[in-house]
Amino acid sequence: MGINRPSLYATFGSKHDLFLEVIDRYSLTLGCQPVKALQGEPDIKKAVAAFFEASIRAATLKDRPRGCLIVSVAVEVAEKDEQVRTKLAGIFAEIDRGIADHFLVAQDKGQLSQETDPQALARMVISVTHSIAARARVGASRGELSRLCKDFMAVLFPSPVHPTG
Amino acid sequence: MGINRPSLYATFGSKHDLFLEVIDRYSLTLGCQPVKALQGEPDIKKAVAAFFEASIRAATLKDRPRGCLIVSVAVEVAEKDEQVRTKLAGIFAEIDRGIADHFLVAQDKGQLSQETDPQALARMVISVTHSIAARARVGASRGELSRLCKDFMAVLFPSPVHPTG
DNA sequence: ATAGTTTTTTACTGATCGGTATGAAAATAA
DNA sequence: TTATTTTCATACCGATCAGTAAAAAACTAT
Repeated sequence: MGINRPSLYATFGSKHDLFLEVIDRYSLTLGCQPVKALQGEPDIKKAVAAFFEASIRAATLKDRPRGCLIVSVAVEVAEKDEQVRTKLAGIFAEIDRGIADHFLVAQDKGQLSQETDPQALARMVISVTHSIAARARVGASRGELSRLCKDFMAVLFPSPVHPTG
Repeated sequence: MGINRPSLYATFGSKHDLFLEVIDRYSLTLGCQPVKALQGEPDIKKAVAAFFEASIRAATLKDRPRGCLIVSVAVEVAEKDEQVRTKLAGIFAEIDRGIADHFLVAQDKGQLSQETDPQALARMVISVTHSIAARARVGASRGELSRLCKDFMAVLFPSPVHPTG
């Protein structure tokens, strides 16, 4: 990177602290794009679709590692590193809450049935992104990932039975 | 482990080769328990529930690392290790196929609507396990993971609308 | 210009890594 | 028993790791 070690250690203290900052940085930039995409779209169904699309895009960028820094790498480290684990638990909770809140206001606006649990729906759409990260990492194409998302869209937002004429 | 280095290297050749064998071993033992649980249950809905339960159990065993060796650690390595990546791609494909096949015969037995795509359903239930692995790794409790699974069960196997009297 | 301060470069340290050579012990064969 | 082969334990090897000391260079202030 054109940076020499002493500068790096003077700035970040240790490799471990640097890693913690990298996680923060990631979750404020690339990592939050799916949530931003969701929040930027008023219609819920479209919002979830945008969330999925942004997830796929972020997980399959050219010239970047595939998958997700949080889900595909930091999670591995979390097992034996309590600081990382705690930070990730916070990030997971924040994402859960952010998406659930969005669904809650959508519900208030009448876009979502009162029977659906916003928290549950949030956790479910997030599950899809966890799978996207894993599958992208081992080589799945954008097309394959899109198929997965489309299938979920059909199940999470079932169309009313459709009159065949 | 009470094994000294020369024995280990004589047996496995290199640490890398050992890791490849560990992946194989895992996917024949702990790793395949969810699929086995699914295949051991004739009723599909119960089969999927058993699949989820086995996933949660495997991901939260006492005295073992949380999560899943494949999803929570090998996937990280996959990025820069083509052998691992290729092996994982194979394992993913095998799991997809195994579960989809199970759903296909369930469909033939009339347990599953003809409209549902067995492949799609397989990928969806697998997504849940990817999320279980990630969340278990950062500290989610069995209860939290069970809730996620229950929510998915409700969406994947919707009960017919229930007469309120 | 020049004194003082910050930045950067080079080179180093001790620790650990993956892997192996070597000699001791043990099991086997005759 | 003794000769041979196999297994195991200790100690080592070069390479790389995270992190730093120290000097050279560049920038600021006066």
